[in-house]
Amino acid sequence: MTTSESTLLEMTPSTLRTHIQRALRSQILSGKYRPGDRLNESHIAREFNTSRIPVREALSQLQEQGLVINLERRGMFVIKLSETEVRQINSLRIVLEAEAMRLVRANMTPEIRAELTGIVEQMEAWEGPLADAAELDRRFHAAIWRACGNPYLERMLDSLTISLFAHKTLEQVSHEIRRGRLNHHRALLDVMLGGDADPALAMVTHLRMAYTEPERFSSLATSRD
Amino acid sequence: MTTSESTLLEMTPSTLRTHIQRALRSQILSGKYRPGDRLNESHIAREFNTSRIPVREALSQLQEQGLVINLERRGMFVIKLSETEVRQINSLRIVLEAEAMRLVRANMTPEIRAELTGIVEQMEAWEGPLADAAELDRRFHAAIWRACGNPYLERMLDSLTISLFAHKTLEQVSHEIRRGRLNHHRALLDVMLGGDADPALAMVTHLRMAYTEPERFSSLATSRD
DNA sequence: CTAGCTGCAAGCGCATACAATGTGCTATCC
DNA sequence: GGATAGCACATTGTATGCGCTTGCAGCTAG
Repeated sequence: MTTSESTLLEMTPSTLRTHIQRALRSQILSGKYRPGDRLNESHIAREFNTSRIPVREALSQLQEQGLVINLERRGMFVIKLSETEVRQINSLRIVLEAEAMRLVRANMTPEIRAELTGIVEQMEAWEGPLADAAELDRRFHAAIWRACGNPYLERMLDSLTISLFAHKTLEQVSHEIRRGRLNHHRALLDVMLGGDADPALAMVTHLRMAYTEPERFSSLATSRD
Repeated sequence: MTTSESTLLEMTPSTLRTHIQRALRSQILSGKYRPGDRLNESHIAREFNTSRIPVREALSQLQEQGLVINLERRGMFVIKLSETEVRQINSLRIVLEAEAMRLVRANMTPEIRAELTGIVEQMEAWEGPLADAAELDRRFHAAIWRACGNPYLERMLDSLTISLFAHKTLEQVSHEIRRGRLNHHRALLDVMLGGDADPALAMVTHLRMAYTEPERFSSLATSRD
């Protein structure tokens, strides 16, 4: 069993809206709801044994996070990204993650080093299902964002990339490619531990393993024309 | 009359939630609600002649934007930023606005040039009330964000800085200081029109006119230790 | 056979109503 | 007199219900 949500009500964070918001988030990330899927309020309300109100408010928040889109009078749909939108997001992600990496490098502590190294080692030992690989991927990057020390940067990267991860979870790629991508995270770790490499270029290289032209809409692309 | 909202219902964007969300946003920005103020659902509902439901959903979205904060079972409050939080936001803003400026510079068009120049000239001719100065300030920066061509970058800068502007609108500074700040925007314009100056440094200089140590939590601060 | 219209069903947006919880005041006890 | 417990009020959180819009299917006309 991968998901530990058998008893949803037990971990209710005191308000239903918050609980449902988090639950839907992880359900979308885990692939239960796929991009383009419609999110029926009444149906979801029945699943959680609540009225539609908390569901509506949770969806409102997810809409603001950019994970779902509201077509008025028609319903909420899981966001579906075009190639261009993926590139626009990644172009921004490069800038933000590079900044996060610079901050982590400048404020490195033994604890952070241990945490990041631990995740990288888990990645290199990975043999399991694809869903776990996606989870490890997100955990590594999320650890960087948290370690950077700027909660606003962390929030932004989280909300910016969540739809990307929702897409990538479903991607069917070979075990070898997946492994290659995971192993590449050590390069990022080295940049944060080492001294002079450019985090932005490292991020571009990293994202190129999973996306095409991730820097297309960033200044890295235009400044070389 | 500065506000053009005498007939609220006419410009209703088809759904009350959206309308209320935008109205509250601008009311907070204009200083009707000040940081720390409580937003009473019933009162707001009466003002708009609606029930509390659309108000709650609008507030939910504003919460996700970071403009208000929800203390459970206590109410929604306009966000109140500490000095540290202002610096954290500005540190991030430097990175993002610098990227936006680089993109604008790389993709400059006559239209964008004309728009930005127009706003700068309005700034230099400004003699009016403080509220208008704040409005001009926001318009100039918003124009940059929009012109950069990456809607995600635009959205982020908007939601990142909105609480900053909500604070700054209320700040009481002399006419001369306000004028000096406004005039400094031409320096930013020159960077986007000119060739080789570093947008990040220009942004730091710019923000230093209104904030202390805006780069404190960015890599610009740590990399020089 | 196709195009346009009409009727129906489904689902969202909002209003009203109720429940639960936090807050402030008061009264009582130490 | 100060502190605390209890109560009443105010306000948020949630449930239920209704109307209206939207989308689709079936029908009719050309």
